Amino acid sequence: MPQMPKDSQESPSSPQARRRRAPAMDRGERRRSILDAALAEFAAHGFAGARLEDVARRAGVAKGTLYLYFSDKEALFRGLVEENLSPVIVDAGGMVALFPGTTRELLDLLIELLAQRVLEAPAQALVRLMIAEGPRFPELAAYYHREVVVRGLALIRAIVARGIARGEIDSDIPAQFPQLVIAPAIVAVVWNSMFGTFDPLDVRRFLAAHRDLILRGLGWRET
Amino acid sequence: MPQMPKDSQESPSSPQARRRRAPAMDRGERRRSILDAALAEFAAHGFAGARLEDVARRAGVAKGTLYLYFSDKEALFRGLVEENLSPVIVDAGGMVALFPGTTRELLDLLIELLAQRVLEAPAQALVRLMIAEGPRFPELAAYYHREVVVRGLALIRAIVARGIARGEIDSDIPAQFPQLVIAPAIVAVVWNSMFGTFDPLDVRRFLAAHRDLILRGLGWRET
Amino acid sequence: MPQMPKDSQESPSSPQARRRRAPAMDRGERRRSILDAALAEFAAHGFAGARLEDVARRAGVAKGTLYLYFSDKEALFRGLVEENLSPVIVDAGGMVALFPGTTRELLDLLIELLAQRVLEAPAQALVRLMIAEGPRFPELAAYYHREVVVRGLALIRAIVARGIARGEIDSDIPAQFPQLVIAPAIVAVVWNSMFGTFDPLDVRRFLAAHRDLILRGLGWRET
Amino acid sequence: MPQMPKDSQESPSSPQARRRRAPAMDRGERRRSILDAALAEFAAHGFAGARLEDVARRAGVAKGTLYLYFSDKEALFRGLVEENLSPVIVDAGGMVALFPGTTRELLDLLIELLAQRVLEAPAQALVRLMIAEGPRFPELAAYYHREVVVRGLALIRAIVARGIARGEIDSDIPAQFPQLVIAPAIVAVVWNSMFGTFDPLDVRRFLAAHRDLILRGLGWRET
DNA sequence: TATGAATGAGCGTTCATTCAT
DNA sequence: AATGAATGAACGCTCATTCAT
Repeated sequence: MPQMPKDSQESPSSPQARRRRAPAMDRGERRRSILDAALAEFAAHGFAGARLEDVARRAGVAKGTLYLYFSDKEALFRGLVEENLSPVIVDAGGMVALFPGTTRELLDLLIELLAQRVLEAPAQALVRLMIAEGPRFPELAAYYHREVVVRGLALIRAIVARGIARGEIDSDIPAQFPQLVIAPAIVAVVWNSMFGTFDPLDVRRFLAAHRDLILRGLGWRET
Repeated sequence: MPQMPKDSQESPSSPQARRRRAPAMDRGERRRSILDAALAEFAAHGFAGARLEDVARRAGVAKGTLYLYFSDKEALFRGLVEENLSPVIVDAGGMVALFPGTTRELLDLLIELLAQRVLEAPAQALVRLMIAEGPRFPELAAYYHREVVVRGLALIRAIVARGIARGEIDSDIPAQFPQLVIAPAIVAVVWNSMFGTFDPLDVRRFLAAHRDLILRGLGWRET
Repeated sequence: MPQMPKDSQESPSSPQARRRRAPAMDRGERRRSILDAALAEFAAHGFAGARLEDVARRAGVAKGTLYLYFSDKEALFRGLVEENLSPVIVDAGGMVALFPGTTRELLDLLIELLAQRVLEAPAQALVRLMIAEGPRFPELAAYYHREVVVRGLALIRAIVARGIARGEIDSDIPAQFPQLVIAPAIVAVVWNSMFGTFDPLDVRRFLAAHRDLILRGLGWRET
Repeated sequence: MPQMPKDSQESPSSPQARRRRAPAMDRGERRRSILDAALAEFAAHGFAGARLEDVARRAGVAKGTLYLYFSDKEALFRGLVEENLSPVIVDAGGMVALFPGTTRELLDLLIELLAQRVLEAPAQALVRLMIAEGPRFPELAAYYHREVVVRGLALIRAIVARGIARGEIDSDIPAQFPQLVIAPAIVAVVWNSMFGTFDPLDVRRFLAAHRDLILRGLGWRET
């Protein structure tokens, strides 16, 4: 129906079959509520285990409506990743660029950002979902790598370079392997998703210990 | 086929495998070949996505045969973890107990063990599978926690205590959070399973860098 | 199909059923057609032997559609009993309550009801199915006992009491064992289901003979 | 291996694979134990629901051994019916031919025979099995009709004729429909198999009431 | 003769996707 | 645009039957 030029609001109260759902949301709002529902269901049951009927019910729409917003289950999963992970990196980038204090203080700030925005639900679930399902969605993994991982690692390199420039640290190991800096955060997500119920890991204390360990490992000295 | 005159034992080992029995493996061998096939299929498609028919075909047995060795799909998954991951921890424990050299040399040895037996072997896929599917198999996660994780962390604590006793290191951070020591290995598995095809991580160099970083962070000095 | 110019409602009932939806029955109609198909298949192959695919095909729906109406195979069987047997008892009850004539005439009426609604109808197969499968469906057997058998026997007791009150009969044996009155009807069902093809039993004559036999046994006299 | 003329008992203690099962039963004994096991399993789970593996285990033989005695599951069921039901009729026939007392006493005797040999397990189960599965085994039903039912009904006719000849009864209804005489026994089997657990029917009292009812219905008078 | 591991056709059930309304 | 009943391919699991030993 590529053309629909005229009079689109003609007689809105015509006596035709009148059981359309609440048009009380605009397209963007509804898309968001579907994505939120999908995140909850995918997080709870994995990609394969999540049922689109449950996503629809949770979003308050009919099953068929999902297909008006996403072409299939995979597209829904893609939409999820694309809309939830990028913003954190952007914010962190801004933070690093403007921060005036020591590297230690900067790390504390980022730990807090990470803890609040990623290591707690629902984003935590998304990270775990990417780990779990990534290998079966190579294009999505590439997207994630490009948009989130590479940028995040660049940010770590920037922090290290900044610290070296300020004379606070002296090692360039994390410049080669910035993953070493973020690894405990990843592990914390994995740990709590698997063992959180019976052996929870205190993420903030865990990351603080990591900060202390690597700062010393990086040759930290107060300037 | 009422007539069957002569030569009934002509070439009994002719290769005319005509939809007949698998060629008489002993029970252990067949169990292994099923587990190997299952690992490959689970790794490729995840637990839910793997089809038992494909596992059977890959193992060279009929579908029903799987059920002579494993009571259901979940038991097959469980068998995988039990037979592939637990032994590594046991071996590593023996290694630590007997090792005579420095902590740095011990870590190198364990990195090599990890690299060979887990990070480069099919077992890598298994670690990722545990991460991916663990939350939906709480009992299996508990088993893995008990048999692999707790023991692995105890081993790390033993290494740290040994290093402190030898006067080689002085920090007790990893005694509180031994996960910090193993975290990069976990991340290496995740990384390579997701991005390995287009941005592979050199596991040995990565873990060596980690070793250097944390040894310094732990106050390393040659004795 | 990007173009769809005009005449979109030309002959909407054309017979070009092209692997498409079943033609819009209302819910009750479709439920009935599924039940009818299920009765036929269960009767022909027993509960375990009947294939839901055949039920679906016979009902003219897809296999999955069955599950929109019945939660599983057992529920389908239950639906069959509930909708086919219970109503007969209710109707018979109404008949007895209002009937003005002699006991003999009343029995003739009930024989006719039984013959028409149970012994000659598809419901006959259902009675045999209940006998055949009852022991393996204890809850269904209990339901059948409660809703059909107990009520049916109460009805027999009522008829006997009525006959005694009218001075037509004098025995209270069927008040103790009302099953004796209905037994030949059960046997007729069993007989015809097993031997009907080569040695059919004339149900009406059989039940009439039974009526004569027990009326005399009960001390029948015209008043 | 159609030919194997000579020396079949050469070296019975040869060191060949020696794990044959106990030859402690002759062929007939083993056949019986398989039939007994089959009756128990078929009675408990029906024809379709019974598992040959369970039959074999209960009979104390291997699964494959069943096929040395019965060509398939159906043949096993046939064997069951053929070997268990006929003897009762034969015995009852002898009893009627020789009995010197009144018809009432004869009926009492047959009730007792029926109660002991048919209305109690395991033969009861077999009657119910025939009812349940008969329609799916037309040939078996025909066999049963010919060997058991026709003979049983002939016996009833003989009893009635004997009673009339003795001047004890005067009705020929059961000569036309001898099923009326046996119907309550059939119903008792059905009743107890379905409702026996929560509403058992006292078979002997039930059949005695039937005896009284029909004797009067047949015009009984002491001679 | 007896065994029991192996087979694979078969079935109940699920759920992503479609489409008439 | 929205609905949700209908679809049917797909899959885990069972079990009667076979056959190498």
